[in-house]
Amino acid sequence: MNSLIDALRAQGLRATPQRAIIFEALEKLEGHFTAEDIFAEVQQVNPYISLATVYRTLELLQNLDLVTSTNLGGNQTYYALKDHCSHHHLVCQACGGIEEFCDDIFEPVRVMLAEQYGFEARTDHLSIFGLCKKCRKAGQN
Amino acid sequence: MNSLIDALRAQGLRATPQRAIIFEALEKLEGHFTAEDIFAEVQQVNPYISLATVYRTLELLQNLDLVTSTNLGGNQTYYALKDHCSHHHLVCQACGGIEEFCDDIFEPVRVMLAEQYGFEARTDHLSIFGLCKKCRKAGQN
DNA sequence: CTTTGTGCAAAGCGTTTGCATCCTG
DNA sequence: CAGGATGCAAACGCTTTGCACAAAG
Repeated sequence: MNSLIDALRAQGLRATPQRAIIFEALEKLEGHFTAEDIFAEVQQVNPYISLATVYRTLELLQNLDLVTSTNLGGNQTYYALKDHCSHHHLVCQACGGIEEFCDDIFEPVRVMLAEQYGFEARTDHLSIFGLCKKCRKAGQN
Repeated sequence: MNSLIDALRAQGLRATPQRAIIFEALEKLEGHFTAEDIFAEVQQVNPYISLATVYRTLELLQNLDLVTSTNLGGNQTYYALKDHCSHHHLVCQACGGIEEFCDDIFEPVRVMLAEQYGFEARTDHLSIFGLCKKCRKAGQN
């Protein structure tokens, strides 16, 4: 459970309560969330933790490879605990809903990109935009 | 050639010199570029055109379906003339280079997403991150 | 005790907007 | 001329940073 503490120690970094609280918030909030989301969650535990610390800790956690950041198209950055099995996002342009889908759908694409372009795709930060099931039915155009 | 003028007229909008200059800059700059890039280009023609007008015109051109905007992972938005055949971006995480690749590679993915998730993918704003050919050879890890 | 981490407030950065002025149609 | 378009500068929202203080090792 203390993967965070361990990771920090391993790097000679300090295990502060702020970092622990922020990390717990990340575990609690499943899925993808903004710095503000995390800040709000964190403040319920300790209202004196600052937003700057949240940002600094998120950057730290990215360096430790525990957190990923993604830009889902808007103006804010979305963060998530780095997942074991990589997955992608289906972002609905109508309702803004985010759904995840499994990486193996991309296997054919990865292969083709490697063959045709020599490009090694790291498909862990992928977002696909479009219309989700619900909005397709609702709109029907 | 005056697709812009025509499009503007068709919407009852005004064909101003600023809009024409910005549109020409877009044609001149091939590929993807930021508002600042366009601004710099535009200023060589007329240094009195403001950045605000560039942004406003870019938004207008998007509404006219002549320009697309993409977020390639950084903090800036990238714009491009809308292409006939839609394409995607291979963004190299090492050198930052952007390569384009054709949409039809995604056909299998689109089909699978529709079948499995009922998601209608609009794959015109897609970026895939990874390592380009050159950087793969250079790094070799 | 040394050095890293924190909080606060201010700065940064790309983008948007209010308002007076300009100019297209 | 009337209403859309522009330029300027200020506002905005998210994120980063400088600095003095707190606290981890």
